[in-house]
Amino acid sequence: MNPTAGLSIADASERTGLTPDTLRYYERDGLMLHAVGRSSTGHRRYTETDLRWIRLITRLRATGMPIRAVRRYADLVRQGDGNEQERLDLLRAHRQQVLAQLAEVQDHLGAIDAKIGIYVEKLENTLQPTLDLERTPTV
Amino acid sequence: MNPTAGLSIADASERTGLTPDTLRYYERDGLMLHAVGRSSTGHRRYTETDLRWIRLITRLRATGMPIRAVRRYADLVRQGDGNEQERLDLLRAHRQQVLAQLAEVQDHLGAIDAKIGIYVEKLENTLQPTLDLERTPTV
DNA sequence: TCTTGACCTGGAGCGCACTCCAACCCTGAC
DNA sequence: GTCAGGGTTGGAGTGCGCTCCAGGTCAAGA
Repeated sequence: MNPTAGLSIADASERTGLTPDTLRYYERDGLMLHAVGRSSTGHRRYTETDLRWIRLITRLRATGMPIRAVRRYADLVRQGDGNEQERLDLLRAHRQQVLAQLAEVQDHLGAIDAKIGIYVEKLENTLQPTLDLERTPTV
Repeated sequence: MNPTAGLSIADASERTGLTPDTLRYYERDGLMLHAVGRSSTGHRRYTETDLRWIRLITRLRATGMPIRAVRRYADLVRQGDGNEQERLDLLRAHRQQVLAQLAEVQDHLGAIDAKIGIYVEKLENTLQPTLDLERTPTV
């Protein structure tokens, strides 16, 4: 319809950081709210609304939400008004998982830091002080 | 040798949180420092040293280190003294990746929280106040 | 007219990290 | 003696999330 009706998949790829293959895969797999619009020649045309949605689901993915949960969320949004509580529940459940995961990683990282400290000490006591100071700047 | 020379794979599984299959897989895949000791009947016998190592590599894995990097680290430790700097480099590189990953997840989580806030507001303005207060306790 | 390049589709393939399975071996209890 | 239980091995299978490919369409430029 509109001559300037959206971005090519290459442009969308550049603006979202997802590869064209991934963009097509998300669409095939039901992660988009609707099939992306097409040009007269059948090429995808992404709108700003599409890009905003892609950026949201990219955040969900980047925080570890599985594809099928993203699809469930997309399904809810697609159904339209009335299920906001369900969407909220889904997002909150995810939030709790992310927080738990963050805490766990931070705990493990603390232990790894301790290990790093042991190696630093070991090396400080072993190598010539000058050489060591050059090779192991503090963090 | 020692009659009480270690734990069965089932015990090791319980104490590390890894399944027996995973414990065997790690050994096969070169993640252990040595092949785990065997009883006279060929059953694995895990020592406390084995368990400590497993707990360390579990922390590495839980912070996202790929199996092949864990194997590289195990290779270094197996080689013995002299490559502490390399081990330190490997752990520090991993540490930086974990920190970057944590920052990224926290950023995404902030955006998701904002989305959650929008739904909370929407629901507060839509549902009957009493019902709403019951259904959406703060966080 | 021919070529190039961007895109399309359906479907196969891949890397990762397990997870499962069949076939077998011991030991000890009944 | 036989059977259950707990292990062994090598190798196949699985789920996830992409990633790649073949064969095709279309439009614009030389």
